[in-house]
Amino acid sequence: MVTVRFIDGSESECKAGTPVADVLKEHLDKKTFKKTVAARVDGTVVDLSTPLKDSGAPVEVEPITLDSKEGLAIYRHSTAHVLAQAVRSLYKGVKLGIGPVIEDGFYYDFDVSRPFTPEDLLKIEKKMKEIVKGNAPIAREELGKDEALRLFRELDEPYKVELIDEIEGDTVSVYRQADFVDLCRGPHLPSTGRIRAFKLLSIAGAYWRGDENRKMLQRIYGTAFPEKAELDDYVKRIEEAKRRDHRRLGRELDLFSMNDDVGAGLVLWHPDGAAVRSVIEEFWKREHARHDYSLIYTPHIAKLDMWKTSGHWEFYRENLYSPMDVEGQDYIVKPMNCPFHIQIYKSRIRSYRDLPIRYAELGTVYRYERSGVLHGLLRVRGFTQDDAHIYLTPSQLEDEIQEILKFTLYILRSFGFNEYDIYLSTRPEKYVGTIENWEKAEGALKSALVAEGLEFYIDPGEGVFYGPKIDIKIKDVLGRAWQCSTIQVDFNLPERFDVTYRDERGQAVQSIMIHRALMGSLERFFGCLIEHYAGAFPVWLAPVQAAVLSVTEKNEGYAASVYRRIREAGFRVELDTRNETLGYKIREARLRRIPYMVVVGDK
RNA sequence: GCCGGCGUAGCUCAGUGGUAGAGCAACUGAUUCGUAAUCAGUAGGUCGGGAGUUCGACUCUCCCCGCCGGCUCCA
Repeated sequence: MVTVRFIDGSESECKAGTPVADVLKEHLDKKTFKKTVAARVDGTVVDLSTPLKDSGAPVEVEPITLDSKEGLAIYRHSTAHVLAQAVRSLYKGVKLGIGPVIEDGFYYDFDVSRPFTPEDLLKIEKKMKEIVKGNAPIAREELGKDEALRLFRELDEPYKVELIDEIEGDTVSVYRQADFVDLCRGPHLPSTGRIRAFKLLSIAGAYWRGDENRKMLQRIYGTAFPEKAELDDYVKRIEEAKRRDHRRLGRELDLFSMNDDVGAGLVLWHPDGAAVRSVIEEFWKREHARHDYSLIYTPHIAKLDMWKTSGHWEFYRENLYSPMDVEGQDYIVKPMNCPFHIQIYKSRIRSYRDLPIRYAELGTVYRYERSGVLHGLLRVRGFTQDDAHIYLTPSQLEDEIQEILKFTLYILRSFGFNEYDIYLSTRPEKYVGTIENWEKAEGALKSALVAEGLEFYIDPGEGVFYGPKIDIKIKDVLGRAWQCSTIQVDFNLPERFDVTYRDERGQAVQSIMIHRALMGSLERFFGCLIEHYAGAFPVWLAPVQAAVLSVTEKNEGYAASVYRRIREAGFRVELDTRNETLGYKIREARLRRIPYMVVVGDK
């Protein structure tokens, strides 16, 4: 007999070899058991069919239900298997890649002779429904690696064979449902019939194992929910998100555009978009002055030699535009502002008494991005960074980083962004500078985050070669995260450009430099703002803050005087005396998301 | 860059080898009106660009540009 202990502390007994499902069925109420998709037995997540073993000690059993993230993931993973089964039965010679669960759904990669079409998706969905209806049990099997290799070689599944080869240990697990078998760690639903609501969403190419040198497979994205209503909600949410898309709102609200004749990834700021930008810039400048930054301006092009000194030509070439010839000298358009700021710093000898020196610039830079990655305002080829470089002594590092972080959060919160993902990236394998400096800088970044009470993820080894960094990402309407703020310590450029200060003894000492951008780029930040507010900017940012609407022609004169008074008071206001009905003017002002309407009429 | 989809009026979209369409927007006129679309009329297109097939191409083929969804990339 096995003693089973449940999470509520109660215990029961069963025969050794009893499936965990039977034990849970007895213990749980009907509703909960119906939602149970797997179990945690002594801390390990297992299938419901797993027999309980007698180990002498009580066995801890906990149900995993669809209400948990884990349970939903299992549910979706099984749906991915059904997808693979359907594809394999419909298309001859298809080879399976991988089919993991992702946020909001799952995907499965296939190697097929012909790419899938939207019609294929319908066909596959239909087949999946049949499979679900067939309600085949999903059974786990443990195989020796040799046996598994033989099985998948026989099935002509080279990708699976490759995966098995890389799995450590002597055995692997496979899951069977009807005539379909897949390599999988599991766990899975007890049977395909448990799947209720699912939908295939899109098709995309994806490199095998994410390596662009390897074969491109066809990926099918889908999602699944325990109830049809939840799936419908999800689809509705996606539709709603599309309505908030900054690209759509940018056109509808006449904020910005891109143009074939100008070129991809280059932004034209229309008057209303430019008005918002101008408010942002004024706010930014005022706040930087208040935080002891000096504002500077630098050129858009510079000699190629300078970019060789900085290392950009060597390490960042694929993002640089080709050199242009200026009287026999090569120049390039700038991808960054840092070298210019360094030149200003170096224009005279600096004393430790001068530090920290903080230079800030709204600097427009140009970077070559591969055409496929361009995305509205969020990924462009020309953009303006709210850049700053701070030069300081090692002893000033910690305080300064804390100040920067405070400043960053203050700015983000001013614009209404209160939720973000924060990443701390630490020393990569290839790095410059000393280990002591790295550790010091990483420690300073970390303690600043802790001091601000912020949650953050550590990206070990993901720092740039020149120094550790903090990145703050804001999510767009479709849940895609976009990096805006970044705070980076740099041990490299001060070395390359010999950036120094004189210490107390008059000795030249290498300065530490910090790069930081609070909004990242004005383009990206604006895109995030549009989506964040769905185009309805708060009054201080709104391109038009108020519209004065006249009811009839008779009121035109008075409406104009009201308009003038509001304008003189310093607001962005518009006068609408067109020959239209009041209802029409109101509708239009609403659609334009103008926060205030001033209706002027006889009453 | 790679895979797939797409590109018709300012916008949203019909149009499957035989003279290019609708709604909204624009313009003109009428209407002078109180909280989400007043009515009528007019104009607007090298059908993304180029080459080819064809008696004839928005429609078929190829190349290029751009957009969309992914992949890769983002020091």
